[in-house]
Amino acid sequence: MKDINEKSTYHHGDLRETLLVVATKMLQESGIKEVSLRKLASRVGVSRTAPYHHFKDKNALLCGMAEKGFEQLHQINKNGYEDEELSIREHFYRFIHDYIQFAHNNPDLYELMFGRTIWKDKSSTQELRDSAYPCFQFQVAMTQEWQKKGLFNVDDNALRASQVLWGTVHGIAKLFIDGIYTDNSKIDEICDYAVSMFLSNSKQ
Amino acid sequence: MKDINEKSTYHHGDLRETLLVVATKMLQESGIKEVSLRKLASRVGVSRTAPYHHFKDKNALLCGMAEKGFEQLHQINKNGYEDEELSIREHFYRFIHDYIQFAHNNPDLYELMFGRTIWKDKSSTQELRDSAYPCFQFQVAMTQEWQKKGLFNVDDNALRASQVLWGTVHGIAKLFIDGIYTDNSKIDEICDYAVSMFLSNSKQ
DNA sequence: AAAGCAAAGTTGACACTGTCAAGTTAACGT
DNA sequence: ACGTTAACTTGACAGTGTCAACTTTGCTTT
Repeated sequence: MKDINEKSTYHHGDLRETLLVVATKMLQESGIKEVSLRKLASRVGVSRTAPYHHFKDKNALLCGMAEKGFEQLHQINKNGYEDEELSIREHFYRFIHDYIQFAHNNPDLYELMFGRTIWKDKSSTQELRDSAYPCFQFQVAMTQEWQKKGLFNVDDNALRASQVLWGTVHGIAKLFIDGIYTDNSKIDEICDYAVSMFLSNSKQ
Repeated sequence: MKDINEKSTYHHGDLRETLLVVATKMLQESGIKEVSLRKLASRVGVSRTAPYHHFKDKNALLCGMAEKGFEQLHQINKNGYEDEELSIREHFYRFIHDYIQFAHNNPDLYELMFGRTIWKDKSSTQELRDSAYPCFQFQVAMTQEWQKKGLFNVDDNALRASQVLWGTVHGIAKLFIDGIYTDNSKIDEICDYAVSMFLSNSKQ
């Protein structure tokens, strides 16, 4: 491992990681449209094609960025779930709220994580899937737990329930992110209302 | 108006409409990534920059395509709502089902209609908004009607209810379209389950 | 009917993109 | 100390959206 502080002239030392960090920064600063391999390379101070020695193509770079996003999101879900001071209903609210808040705080990253760019046409890398699937499964597990405890008054099918729930948070998040729901100050209200629609006759 | 069957050498006659039709066809055939102005122009048999006399830029063309999509979707919603043989619960189911089916049948068009490409950064044209807003409002009106008739057991706030409902159908549709939910044969089951989650204690 | 003007369509050009091929540099294991 | 190989570079190509300047056509006005 090379000293990070020492600027090497030819070999960069940790280019792969640097590319991911800087690309993500560019994404957050100016949106996906401004993330080009050439701009990225130039900003990192390396030639146009240097990234190709660390990522097969642009798609692989994007997958790498999304990967880190899924780790973050997974962690957020875990934190909420493991908070022992909350009631089940509060856990449920927190999941919805935290999820949509994450999307709202990282709109372009969220867009990337769930966009067809990296998922459609089998273009997702193995590493991306390895990072995303546990995140998905955790949501199913949470739903299963809630359902077991009687939070929803429906047939006991955790997979279906979680697919609908995830659809709801994903949809609301997207409608905000994409600029169709425009009044950001109403996010909390909408989360609240979603909770009451799902739990209107819950035993909890 | 020029005879449509007669091929004119210089002036096309109805280029704007032709561009919209052919571009939409390209979209359905090979996805948004394959829709370029140059390919489109060449396929229509016209020079690269001819489209600029009918659309300010590529974004305006995309808005024009989305516009037609909203008219279709609006019509589908209307048809379902005006079917007098259905109970309220059936109306609700049909809305969810038809909506997701539309998205599933026209994945790339749906993606375009609701994607940030045409909505974010104030890039939507006035005509697009004129076509989309009535479609949105119709959904709010439907929800209001359902709520008035006691379909949901929550506070009487049609806007919030419709935002959550739309979020749900939009989210489920997107998760299928973008290749994250992959088993298309389960669409109907998920729609069913969504209905029961919302109506589990409804009076209807 | 002739003139003229605006709309519609053209070619050339520019800056930008992702990616390949071929060459160069430097680091590391034998 | 040497040679292999990974990391990095430059040159090149095909493709993109869009602008400016030019040509053709059709319609309106005199």
